[in-house]
Amino acid sequence: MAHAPAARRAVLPDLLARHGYRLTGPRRAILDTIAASTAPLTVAEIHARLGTGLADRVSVYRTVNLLLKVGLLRTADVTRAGARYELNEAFTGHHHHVICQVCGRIEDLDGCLLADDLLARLRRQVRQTMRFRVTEHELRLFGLCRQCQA
Amino acid sequence: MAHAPAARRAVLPDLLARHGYRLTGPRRAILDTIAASTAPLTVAEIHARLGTGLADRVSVYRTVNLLLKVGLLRTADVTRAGARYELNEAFTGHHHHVICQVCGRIEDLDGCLLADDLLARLRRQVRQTMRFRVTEHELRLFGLCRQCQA
DNA sequence: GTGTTTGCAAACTTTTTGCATGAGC
DNA sequence: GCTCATGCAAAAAGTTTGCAAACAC
Repeated sequence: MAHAPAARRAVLPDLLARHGYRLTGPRRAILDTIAASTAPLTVAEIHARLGTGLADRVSVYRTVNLLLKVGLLRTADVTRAGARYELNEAFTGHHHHVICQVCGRIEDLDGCLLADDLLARLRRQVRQTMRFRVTEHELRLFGLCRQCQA
Repeated sequence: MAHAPAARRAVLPDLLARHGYRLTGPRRAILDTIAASTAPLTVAEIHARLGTGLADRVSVYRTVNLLLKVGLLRTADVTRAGARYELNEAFTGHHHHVICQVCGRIEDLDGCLLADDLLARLRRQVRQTMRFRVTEHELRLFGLCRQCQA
């Protein structure tokens, strides 16, 4: 982890101010909710976890998009039921996910599972064969979580 | 590749009949379109590539869902602009994708980039640490395609 | 005080469902 | 001929946009 949970929250005012945005109640509540979660959340889930009246659903959409633009959030997964967001890897550290094919639950894996030299080799290979410049990678492991194996 | 393009098409009637479904004009046209593409397609793209009047957009949705259920298709990527589908890996062979962060274009990479022993190690590690049984994996490389580097 | 942000309503987009007509087996 | 599949219309579900009132700075 690059930042402890408490430190993550302290970063918000800075990041918004630096980009000329204001620190408001809804924004603070929405980011607190995301930072407190151990798994990526949908807009509906974020909204449901907020205390009543803390923010409108539309404000959650707008804030999430703002935080994506500022670089605080990243999109962890998208399904027809909606996109899931989490703190960007600059705050949580680079990591990957396991996803249950039955219940859809997502869990974090600690750290990167791919060795640096393997990644360097992949980057080079893709660059030479298709002129594609790789800047990020994502590894997802699908299968059955503990509960769904029963 | 597990099947050549021509062979892929021949598999369709069998697969539908075996599950008690009928081989119709729209279904044939839709699968031909998907099989002829070198990249995963959205429902809108499939519909656009069909000759006029060959199938309604709703029929494309229903057929795609049917083919997913039968195991002929798999979901390659989902964004807010829609899900992209491709032939299942039983027909195309196991492979991964590179995705351009600017234009959204997806291209196939030949074969699996991860060594068998690495995968076996990952499976074991995830199973022991979180009791998660991995059955599939997906590696996606993000970056800039040839056109968008300019 | 000025300009950004919010909430509400409404529009938009993608995907699903209902139902009568039409086609496969 | 019986049943399943299609097309059209309409409904869901998720997300975005317009605008006046409220709030941060």
